[in-house]
Amino acid sequence: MLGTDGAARLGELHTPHGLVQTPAFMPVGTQGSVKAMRQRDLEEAGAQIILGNTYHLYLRPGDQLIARRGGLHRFIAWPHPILTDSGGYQVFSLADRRKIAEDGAEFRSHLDGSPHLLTPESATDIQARLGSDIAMVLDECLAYPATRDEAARSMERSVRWAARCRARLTQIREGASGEIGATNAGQAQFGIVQGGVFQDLRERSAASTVDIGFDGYAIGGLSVGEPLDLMYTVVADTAHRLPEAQPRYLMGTGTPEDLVECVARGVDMFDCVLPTRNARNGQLFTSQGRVNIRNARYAEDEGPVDPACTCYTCRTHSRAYLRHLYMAGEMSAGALNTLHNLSFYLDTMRRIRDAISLRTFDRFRQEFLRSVSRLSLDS
RNA sequence: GGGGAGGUGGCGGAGCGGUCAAUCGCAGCAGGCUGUAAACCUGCCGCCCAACGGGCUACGGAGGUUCGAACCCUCCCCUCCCCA
Repeated sequence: MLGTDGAARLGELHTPHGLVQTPAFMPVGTQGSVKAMRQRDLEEAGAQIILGNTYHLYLRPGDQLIARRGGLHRFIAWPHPILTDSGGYQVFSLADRRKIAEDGAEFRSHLDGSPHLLTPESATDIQARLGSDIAMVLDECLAYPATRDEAARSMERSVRWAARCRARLTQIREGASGEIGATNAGQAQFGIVQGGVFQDLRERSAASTVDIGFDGYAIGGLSVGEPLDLMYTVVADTAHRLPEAQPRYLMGTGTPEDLVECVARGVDMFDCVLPTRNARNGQLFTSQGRVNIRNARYAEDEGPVDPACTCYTCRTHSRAYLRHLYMAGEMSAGALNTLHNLSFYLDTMRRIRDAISLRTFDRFRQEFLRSVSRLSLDS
């Protein structure tokens, strides 16, 4: 922790592969690749840490193969920090192809239909072999809406799974590392708070998870369809129950507005597919709001995507050209758009950190939210 | 000159007596995407309207048969292919 401004926190995360300044946004690179981006572009855009996914990398190319290649960092040539998600999100997103039992989650592979069991222990082992700097516990990302009863049961199981993940990592740290083929001795592990949108469940989940004891804590199970204000409430309510000296990671969020709003509620780390996926689908985030580059109104627009942006895309190309590339189905559209969106996200995080450091975060927040809603007000 | 195939909405291409303003694909227009089964998905796509309904104009052109025609008949115009 380097400082605070209200509930917003400024910090540094030290990992075996370097430093991460927080609040941080982590681009999602599910399969060991931030789609459409080269590692060099990621560095230039200011990414300090990226995500990988346990489930996807286990299925293909396989965690054993990656361990033989020297671990995920070496395999994908990204020498900076990596966080791996546990596959807990796939429990949610692949709901119709999985079965949850106390032991773990059984999936039918989306690649070839073969059955695979992901347990707290195997998810921990796989991540140890991948060698990420931060491993996540296996949890159940609960769908919204869910009844109180479902949320309670799911949350309690996630807590039991978290304890098993922690126990497994302890074994690895205390000697099982070689046998398992772990590739990162300094790997940290984060617990995940669940509990749906129920305040008391979140409170119990936070207490139990903190009780187990992790290197950092995530808030999971949000941005799954619940109303925005409810999400903000849950975040605010959960974040302050987590240990002050440790990083807080809001999983799967969000829009640029979400990032600012949740930093304001005490969150330090974010990841989200929105900037990358939406870029490939033609939606660009700018300081003035969202631009759908497919729209006919940009066909002859000479201006840059975002006049306030200094990324390669904005420095070099017009909206007209970017629209043409998108409409023509050119691969470069995805690449240029992703570069811009990630640059905008990462630049926003930089500005957030500066504002917290100058203790002007609240003013920044007001101005940012007004600015970002400009385009939508116009139209 | 002889033989054959065909002309349908921006394009390609179904339909071959009523349930056709017309399947489908492309193009076009718009929307959605929040720990990635996503360079994906959805909607609209003849014109007009007091519009989950109604009106008008439509399937090369002109006639005709029929209660009813994009679909059947006649003539005309135009494409394409094969043989000379």
